[in-house]
Amino acid sequence: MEKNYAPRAVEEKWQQRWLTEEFYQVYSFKNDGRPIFTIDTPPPFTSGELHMGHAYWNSINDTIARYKRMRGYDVILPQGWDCQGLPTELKVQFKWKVPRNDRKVFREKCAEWTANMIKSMKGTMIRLGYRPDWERLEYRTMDRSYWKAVQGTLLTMFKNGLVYKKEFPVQWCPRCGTALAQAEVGYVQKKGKIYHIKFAAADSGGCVEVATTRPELLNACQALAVNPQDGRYGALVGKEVVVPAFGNRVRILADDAVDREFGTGVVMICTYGDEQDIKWQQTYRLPITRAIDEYGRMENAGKYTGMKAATAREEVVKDLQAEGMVSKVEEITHNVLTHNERADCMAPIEFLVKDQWFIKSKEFREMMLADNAQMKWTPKFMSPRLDDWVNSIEWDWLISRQRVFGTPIPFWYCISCNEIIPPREEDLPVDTSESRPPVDRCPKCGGAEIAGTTDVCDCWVDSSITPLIATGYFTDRERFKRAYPVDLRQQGHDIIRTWMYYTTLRCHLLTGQAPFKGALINGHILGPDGSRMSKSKGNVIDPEQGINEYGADAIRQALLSLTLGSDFPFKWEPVKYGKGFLQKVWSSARFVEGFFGEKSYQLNEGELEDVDRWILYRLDETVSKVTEAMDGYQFHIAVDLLQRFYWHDFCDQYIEAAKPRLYSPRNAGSSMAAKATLHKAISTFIRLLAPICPHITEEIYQKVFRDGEGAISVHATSWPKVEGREAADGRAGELVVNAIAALRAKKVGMKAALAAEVKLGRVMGSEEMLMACRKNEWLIRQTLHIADLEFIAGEAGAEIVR
RNA sequence: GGGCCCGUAGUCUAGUCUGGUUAGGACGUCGCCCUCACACGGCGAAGGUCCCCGGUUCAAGUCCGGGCGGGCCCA
Repeated sequence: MEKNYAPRAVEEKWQQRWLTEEFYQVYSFKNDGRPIFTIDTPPPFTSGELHMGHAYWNSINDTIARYKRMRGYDVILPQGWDCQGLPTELKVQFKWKVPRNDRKVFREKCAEWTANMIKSMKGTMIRLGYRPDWERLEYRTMDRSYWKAVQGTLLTMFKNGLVYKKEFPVQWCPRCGTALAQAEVGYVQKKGKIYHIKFAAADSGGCVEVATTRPELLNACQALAVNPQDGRYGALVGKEVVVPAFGNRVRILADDAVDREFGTGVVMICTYGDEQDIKWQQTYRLPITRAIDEYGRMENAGKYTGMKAATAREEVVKDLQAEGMVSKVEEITHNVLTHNERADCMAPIEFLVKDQWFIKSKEFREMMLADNAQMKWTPKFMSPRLDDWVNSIEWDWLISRQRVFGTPIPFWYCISCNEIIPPREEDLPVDTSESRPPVDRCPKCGGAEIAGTTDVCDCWVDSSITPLIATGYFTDRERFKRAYPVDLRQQGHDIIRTWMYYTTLRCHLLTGQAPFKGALINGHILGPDGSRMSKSKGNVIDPEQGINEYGADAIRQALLSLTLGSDFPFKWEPVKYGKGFLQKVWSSARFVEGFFGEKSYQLNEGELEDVDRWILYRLDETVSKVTEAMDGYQFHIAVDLLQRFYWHDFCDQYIEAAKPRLYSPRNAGSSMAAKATLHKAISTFIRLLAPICPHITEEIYQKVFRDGEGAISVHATSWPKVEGREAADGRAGELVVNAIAALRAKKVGMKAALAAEVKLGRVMGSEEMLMACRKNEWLIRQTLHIADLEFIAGEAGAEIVR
């Protein structure tokens, strides 16, 4: 063994060997009848870069998988890729200059782009030591087989009345040119202006002032509203006013939802200015005027038609000011609904009426709450986030996207009667934008004009079936029966409202049963400055950089020492410490290995000395506590326990105290007992550390233990069992070790080299302690190179006399 | 504005559910030591109003109430 541990060479060696056929048996899902443990994670979007956040959750689920394998489970650890997204289309369109109009070519180019991105991300995953069952359980949402699965489930859901097409006001991103789901939009604080605009009363000389941030929507103004409790406006309810600039007359309504404190207390109700407008339109059956088109330009707006909304706003205000209809303009900070999930777009969204596809979701509120109640969350406090989201759902799930690179929505429809025409099961996958429908005429009205949907599915339609993919729902129903629901869903807290929600909904509707037994929720790794990592801020930490410098095991150790669920600014210090620990493990194994003459050692309880019984008790205690921590996914506790045990008890105390028995043994039995104890401790310890630091433990296993133990890999060995050693067994050894530590501190304090001979040592302590020390006097003297020892009853302490 | 969660030394964290000796550990910092596995090491030291204020109790980091600060989600 080399003096210095070289993580890079060792890690790369094992990463490559783990990918060979010989080692595949360790990582394959065998379906051999043992209990199955399934881990499902949201497939990462194929951006091409594996960031520290990915590295974090890869470390978590790889560690769980390795642990569960050692516990005897037949582990299903798939790795998927969420291929289809707007960012890819934009890259191919603008970086590769491929036009979208030839859908076939455009798709091929997107697929090519995506394959490159996957290659890069997969490379980093492998360099982290991440080892899912690539061979059989890797999936890509852009593959035809995946399309078939997605479309098959949509067909089933359609037959069950859960999929429908409808004209509906949808949240539309004018910049990206597509509809968005509720989960893809959010409120962002922006600075803007609020305009106080006068509406003249229709039949008297008075006027009413309305405060609005969107005067360009005046053409779609269908009514004004005041709060019925608002004394200022009671007399106006039911009266008509004239819409400035456009001249049409609208009524004044009274509605509780009007905020009396906002603006003037009078609001204008436009066709789909915001979510409240949609509710009011439906409640009061107001007329609909399309005000904005797909590109964010004005429609039905007289001379403003064709202008961008922002331009129209300025023009309208200018014209109104000329007429003296604007009484006040104020700067305000308000919340604007923007496209902010999975995209850096951040454009304000508009509500447009479009033909769109939906999956029924809001009626399953009770089902979702019940499913959540059964799920075991780690940490527990994350659970209410799903409830909160379920309780706030107001629209059904909008699944259609007006894009090209995605799973086609597999339905045709009749142009004359709008009847939906599904594909035949055996024809899947289908691309409805180019292939023929299964019928020539509409089965309902006999119409001959049948159109295929050109929309594709949103990304969650693809990725909300991953528990079904993992458990073999589409390919192996026997496996599915045993593996579903999956044991663990591991994901970040930011996507509870999206992935967790959609996946639970979809899988339950398809299988009749919630998909997850447990959920493990991790926080975010932030930039060192405490804010979200982003290229524009320049605070991105590249996992490859850390792997090169400190090794994957060091990074894994550092990431796993964080508490689950909280966000953390990334710091290098714990990674450096992790590397230091690996060196410690390495040096100690190297040192001890030099004394091993046998392939294996049998512990002979009768020959054990006090210090042996102490370290074996501590080892057993560590096994017990680490097992408990791993079972509860408390990795930070496990890491802490392992580091403390190994570094401070095993290396600092036990190995030091074992040296005399190795260098200058009094008898063969004592030496043998020490070697057997060292052998057992290291062998057990590297197995405990193996799930967290898979590379160094493998290297040590192969070099020191494989010949004696026989398993192909440390990752193929079984998890250490608790032996039930009693604290009392280790008591005497602990007292001896404490005495040695106290004497050593004194010696170091005198600036004496540890190997320097000193005349006299004094140990003060309880009768129990002195008894233990007298019994182990030889060991204490030899360890510290002390000629004589005195034992004095009294308060614990130590002295050295040169 | 509403809901949920978090708040222990510069940093990470144990302990909080099941109240009880001077709040445990680690990183980092500082000092001493190149001691025969390891200077990616050893020994030692400093560093805490357990966010604040009340209450319950013989006793509160731990339970209760109110506040403050931060995060996430929703409006």
